[in-house]
Amino acid sequence: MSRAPGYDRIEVLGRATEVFWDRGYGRTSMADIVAATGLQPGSLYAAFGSKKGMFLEVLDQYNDRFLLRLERLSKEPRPALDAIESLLLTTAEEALDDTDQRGCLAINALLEMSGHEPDIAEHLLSHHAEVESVVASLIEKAQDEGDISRSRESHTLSAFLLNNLWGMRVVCRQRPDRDTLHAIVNSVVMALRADP
Amino acid sequence: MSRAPGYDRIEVLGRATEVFWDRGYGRTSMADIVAATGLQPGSLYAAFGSKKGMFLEVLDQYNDRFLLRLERLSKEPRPALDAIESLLLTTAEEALDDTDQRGCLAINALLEMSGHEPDIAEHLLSHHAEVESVVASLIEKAQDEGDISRSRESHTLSAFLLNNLWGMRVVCRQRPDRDTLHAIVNSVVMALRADP
DNA sequence: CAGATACTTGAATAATCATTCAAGAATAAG
DNA sequence: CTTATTCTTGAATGATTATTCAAGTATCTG
Repeated sequence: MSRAPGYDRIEVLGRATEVFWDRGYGRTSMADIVAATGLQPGSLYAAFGSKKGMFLEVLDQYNDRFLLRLERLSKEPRPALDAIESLLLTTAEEALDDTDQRGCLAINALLEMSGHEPDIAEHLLSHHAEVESVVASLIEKAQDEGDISRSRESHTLSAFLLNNLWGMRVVCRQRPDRDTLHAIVNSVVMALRADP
Repeated sequence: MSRAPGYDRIEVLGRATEVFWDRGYGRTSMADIVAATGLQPGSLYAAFGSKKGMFLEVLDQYNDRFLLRLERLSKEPRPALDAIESLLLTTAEEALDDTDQRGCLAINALLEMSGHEPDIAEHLLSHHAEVESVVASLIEKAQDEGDISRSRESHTLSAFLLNNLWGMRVVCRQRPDRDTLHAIVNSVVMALRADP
């Protein structure tokens, strides 16, 4: 009774992600997206409604993937503090591999748009809350395992940990060297381990 | 032999700063700047060459002021670790006062533009190096005063401290509460003080 | 094959943008 | 006052933008 779309929605979003990530939301024109996805404006508007609607979906996909990574990490059998250190080290390595200086799509969007696009701000805020919650439970696990003191609340330490994660995703725009990033990771892990 | 400009350059830059800070570089139109400064396009172009030239000057003024604040802080007679804590607390308070969610002009510019505007990236990079150097010497002072252990290099700790400063300037876009921010400040100061 | 439905195309639209420039106005020097 | 110089004005320019839509095309059902 009808004709099926000739593209895969996930893949189209993936290609759009690359352009938005490279250029930011504002600098990305619909013509860029047409070029990157191979779809014409009409198809894009039929599928996503608007440029912002498309970006919102791109952002959600990006955030879901990060959250999934976090959840997998927290289910690994190894000590939770090791998982935390690995999360920080991976972030450091990503910063070093990021030769195009694209940073983090979500944080780029937060700074570029959240003050002017309430729905974007809302999506980012709720994503942040989910991330905070997973990290807090990871810290509680490390507390159970005796690697982190119980003298500080898990949400306190989670805020501190995430503050450093976001910090690294800013610093990565300045071409930091490996030693600097590892020194940061080291300081954070030591601070978590410290027992005052 | 000629006619003097009818405006004060510093004040014009100040008004332009507000618009760029509110709206970001990309969303700010020359019409916005005309409205904010009261100058016509011709005068603006005669004075600053281009929108980007104007922004570069705005950014330098903003960065110079932050650096000046840092230098004053490091010359105060009180213990250097107190000064560091006060820097962090002030940043936390600024984040709480930032009801318009404007964040930090320099970091906004870093994420919005540095990948696409080499001269902006250059200005930000050299500013960052200056800041890093002042903070490192502040940490050395605290080490001299016995408040921070010498077992870690001042540049290591400076990178860690600044990572948290930039982190707070990201987090402030998410309407954090006072407790969270103070918990972060606390963790950072404790981590600096810790003597492993 | 017929008909209905939905997808695809790409040129057209209307708005917005940074920048230019010619004409007019003010000021300093002589 | 005259003249040279610079500042100011604001409409015009040409480029770029997100979005629309009418026409054409493919696919599924029966």
